[in-house]
Amino acid sequence: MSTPAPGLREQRKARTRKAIQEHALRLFLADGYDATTVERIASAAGVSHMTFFRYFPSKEAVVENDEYDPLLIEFIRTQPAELGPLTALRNAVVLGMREVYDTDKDALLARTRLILTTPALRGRQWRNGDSTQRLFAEALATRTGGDITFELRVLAAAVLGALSTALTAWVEGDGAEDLPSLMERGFDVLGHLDS
Amino acid sequence: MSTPAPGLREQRKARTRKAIQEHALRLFLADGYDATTVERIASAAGVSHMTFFRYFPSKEAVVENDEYDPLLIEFIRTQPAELGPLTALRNAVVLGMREVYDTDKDALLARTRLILTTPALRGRQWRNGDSTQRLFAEALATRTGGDITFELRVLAAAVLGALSTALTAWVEGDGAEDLPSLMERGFDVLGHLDS
DNA sequence: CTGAAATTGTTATTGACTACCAACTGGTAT
DNA sequence: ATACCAGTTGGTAGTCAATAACAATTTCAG
Repeated sequence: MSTPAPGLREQRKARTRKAIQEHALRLFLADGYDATTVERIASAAGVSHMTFFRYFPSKEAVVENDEYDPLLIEFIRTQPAELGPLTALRNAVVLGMREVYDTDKDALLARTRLILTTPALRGRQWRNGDSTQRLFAEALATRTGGDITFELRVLAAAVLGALSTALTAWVEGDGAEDLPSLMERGFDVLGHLDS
Repeated sequence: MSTPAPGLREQRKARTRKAIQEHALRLFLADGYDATTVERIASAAGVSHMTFFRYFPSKEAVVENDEYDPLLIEFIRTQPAELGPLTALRNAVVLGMREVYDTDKDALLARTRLILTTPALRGRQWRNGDSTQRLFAEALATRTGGDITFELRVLAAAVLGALSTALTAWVEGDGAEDLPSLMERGFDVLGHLDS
């Protein structure tokens, strides 16, 4: 179902999609986000601007990466039920991030820097954070068979705040520090917010 | 300096600015954000669309409200130094919010609902949250004469997450619950994130 | 091989936003 | 009062993101 028979059609579509995304990233990093027009990206990828918008709903969307969320959700669900929600979330995040980080570090740094330094993309990212918060709260709730409570939503939002702070600090330090460690530090802070 | 001699010119400018903002809000609430063009707002306010952009950098910006931040910063700074940062922030936020809430509740609800239900505005709001986080961290740091640390930044981000969750829940309940109380509940959750 | 469906390109349109220039208005010096 | 100057405004034209309509092309199924 996730792979609906890889006919010639699907292969071409996948190739086109990847081409658009790669050329877009390359041009954004080279010339800047605002200075790169959709028309330019499309022609670099060998398609028309109409086709661009058939593959991505907006210019901003081409930078997004939805791969992480499903992986994280799975990690959250499989955490032992006796763990508290913060610990479960911490384990899942560190687990997932370590994997991405070790294989994709440079690309992740470039992409994150691009997002954080481009106002339009920063807004978009946070807008996604909103749905990520919902996903986190939901995963935490189903893990213990409970409902999504106000408390879980606040926890998910706080964790996202900590994670985005870690990402920001990581980029500010030009990727010199270990990102998963920064995130663990963020979780540590959340665990001692009693003063 | 904040009032550069109220000559006729300044008065006119202030009046024009307010007229644009009020007509914009009215039209947004009546017809929806996307269905309202800048041209329409401008003509309703009796100016050209060029003048609109001379007063506001974008269509989104006309919905913003920068009044709260300086007030909050002041409240944070004047909290007793012996309080922990979370408590200081809590007191300041509840103090400031109570004041706004008791005088502007209906307008606040309408405006917040508009922002939360309009994707473009939601993104914008979070983009501001980024600078608000910096302001919070800075205010907390100067309060005790210290530097802006990673810990303070995480704390500020977590608080903003809790506050936005409270706002969201408040709008979801159509303003039936007491917003400051919801925010206090959010702070309570943050104070017990040890599990 | 032929027809149905999906994919794409061309063209045109809307709307946010900017640049440029000409007209006007409030404040100021004479 | 007059004339001058700076700040404010509007009109026009332009760019760019995003959408719609239609025609041409290509893939797949029978």
